[in-house]
Order: sequence, then C-alpha cells, then structure tokens
Amino acid sequence: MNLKKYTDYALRVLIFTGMKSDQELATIKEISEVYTISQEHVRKVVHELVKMELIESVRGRHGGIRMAKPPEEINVGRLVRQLEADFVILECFDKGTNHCVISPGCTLKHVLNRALVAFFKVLEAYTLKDLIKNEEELRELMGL
Amino acid sequence: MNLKKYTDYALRVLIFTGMKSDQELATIKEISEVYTISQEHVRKVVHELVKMELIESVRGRHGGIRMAKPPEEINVGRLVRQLEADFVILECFDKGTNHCVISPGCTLKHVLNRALVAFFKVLEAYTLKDLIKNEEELRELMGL
DNA sequence: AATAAACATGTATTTTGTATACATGTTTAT
DNA sequence: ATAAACATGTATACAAAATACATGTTTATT
Ligand code: SF4
Ligand code: SF4
Repeated sequence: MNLKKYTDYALRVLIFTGMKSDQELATIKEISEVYTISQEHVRKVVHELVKMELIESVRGRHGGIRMAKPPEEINVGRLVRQLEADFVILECFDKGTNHCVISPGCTLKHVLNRALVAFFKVLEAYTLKDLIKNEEELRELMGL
Repeated sequence: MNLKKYTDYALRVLIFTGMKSDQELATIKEISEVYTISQEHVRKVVHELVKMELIESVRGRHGGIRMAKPPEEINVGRLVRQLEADFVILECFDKGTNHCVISPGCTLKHVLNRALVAFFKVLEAYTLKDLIKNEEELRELMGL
C-alpha cells in the first residue's frame, strides 16, 4: 500500500507553482531542478495537471505555468483521489472482476471501506494553501 | 493505492478457519476450493500465518490448520499493518532513500501521515470475531 | 512396510504497473 | 530565423506482485 510517485510529483509541482506570486510563471525546467526530478517526469505531470484544469500553461518563449485557481480552492483529498484513480483496493471493490463468494455477506469489505473514507476525510480537510503556509521556509529549502 | 491480494487471502483464510468449531481442523484444500484460489496461493498464505503464530498447523494425514488464538484476539488493523509491511507511501517516509529537498518543512507529509493513522484507527476497532459474526450467512455463501 | 493425505519450502515464471527515457512537434518572443 | 518553452506519443527498463512448479517431510491408515 503506497501512493504513486506521480501523485507526489503532482503535489510538488503545485506547491512550487502555488508559491509564485500572482501572474509570475513557473517553468518545468525550474521545477525539475529544484526537486532534482528529470524534466520528462515533470513535463508529464504538468501535462496532467493542465488537463485537470488546476494549472494553465503558456507556450512559447518566456512561457511557463501558473495556477488556474487560487491554492485555497485546491482540495488535497479530491486531488489525491483523482491522481490515484484506481481505488480497487480488493477484488470485490470492482463488481466486474469480483469472484469472491462471500462478498455479499462480507463484513471485511465494509470495514475497509470505512477506513478508506476516514483516510480521505483527513486529506479533504486541507487545501493547497495549507501546504504552502510556511512559504519562507520552503523557499529557503528550495534555495530560492 | 491498493492492498495486496495476499492480504485479502490471509483474511479469507482466517475467516474460514475462525468459523471452524474449537478443535476442528481446516485444510488448505478445502479453503482453496471454497474461494476458488489455487492451493499454491493458499499454501503460501497459510505458511505466513503460521509464522505469525495466528494459526497452528498439524502435519500428516488428517492434518490441517486451526486458530492459534481466539478470533476476538486477532486485531484486523494490526494484521493488515503486518501484511502490508512496507508503508513507505512516499519517498520521504524512508529516511534512507529520501532526496526530497523540502522534506524538513513539508506539511504534506504530515497530512498524509495523519490520514494513514485515521485509516488504521478504523481497522484497529475490529477483530476477526467481528468479521464472522454472521456465521450462518457466510457458511451458506460458502456452500457448507 | 507401503501408501496416501496433508503441510513445508524453495525456486522459477509470468504478468502488471510504474518509473524512466527518447523523439518529435508546436508555439511564440526575440 | 532562432531559441526557449510547452505538447504529445511511444518505447524501454525495472520492480513488485501474482502465479506456477517441483520436491520434501510428516503421520494416519491399511
Ligand atoms: S473476503 Fe471480503 S473483502 Fe475480501 S474479496 Fe471477499 S468480499 Fe472482498
Ligand atoms: S513533497 Fe513532502 S510529501 Fe512529497 S516527498 Fe517531499 S517531503 Fe515527502
């Protein structure tokens, strides 16, 4: 049980971009350098985030990316849920492929579901804004 | 983000074995047939559970497995935690391999940790006993 | 003593998903 | 025209999980 690096990278991109002042653009190059992630990966993640309409991209020279909405409107829980799309967790969570005979009477599956709800309930209590409250500290760690 | 089939299989084995009356033995064959899981897989899981001292095995003809402790003493949360051992979740959760520069000031990692705690808190409220409360229903579903 | 039914254990293969890399295209300021 | 940026599709590598195979040991039964 663990999250995809991808999910983390997406959050990192948002943390970086969210810290930029209003119309200032962040670039993939910058981001890849700060976190020492290859540009390829950042590119992919950025692409995804643009499609999700969380960030906007400006092409061409002096282009870059910026937030498509204010950080306080980006919910961490919802974001993680989308990025980790396939919450099958167990066979029976997907009716299509489920073959478990006891499924109709299984308490375990309800228990796991409740646990999952609790997991996201915590995440949903935070927005991107909460993750960049200590801007100066982060900026320093990033060497900016 | 999803659990290993292995983890589920282990729970299934325990659900089945926990339903047997006191000194009655369950066999790998039986279990593999009820759930339509290959004997190989069940064998492996059983082996693991014996090592974890949750079930005992009796070798030789007329052998089988039985609970090593009463169902109400087997905590679902602790069990899942053990079975899913590697809770790295993200790079920074493992100090050894962590390279994320913002780690010392990152709020996200705390948020995720809190979410994980909430997840297990729910699971820890249940024991194997809770999973087999509806014995008759389960027995029927299993075709016993 | 032989046999069969059960668990024990190590190893090998297949499959899947993730992570990573490569190549090429498009846009736009200079 | 060029260079700096994003866009996008594809391919490769790697690791973990799922699955399968093979062989060994124990013990009740006959
Ligand atoms: S045992 Fe319960 S949780 Fe597991 S697959 Fe079957 S129905 Fe789902
Ligand atoms: S961004 Fe935060 S959560 Fe992600 S790896 Fe870095 S420290 Fe951990």
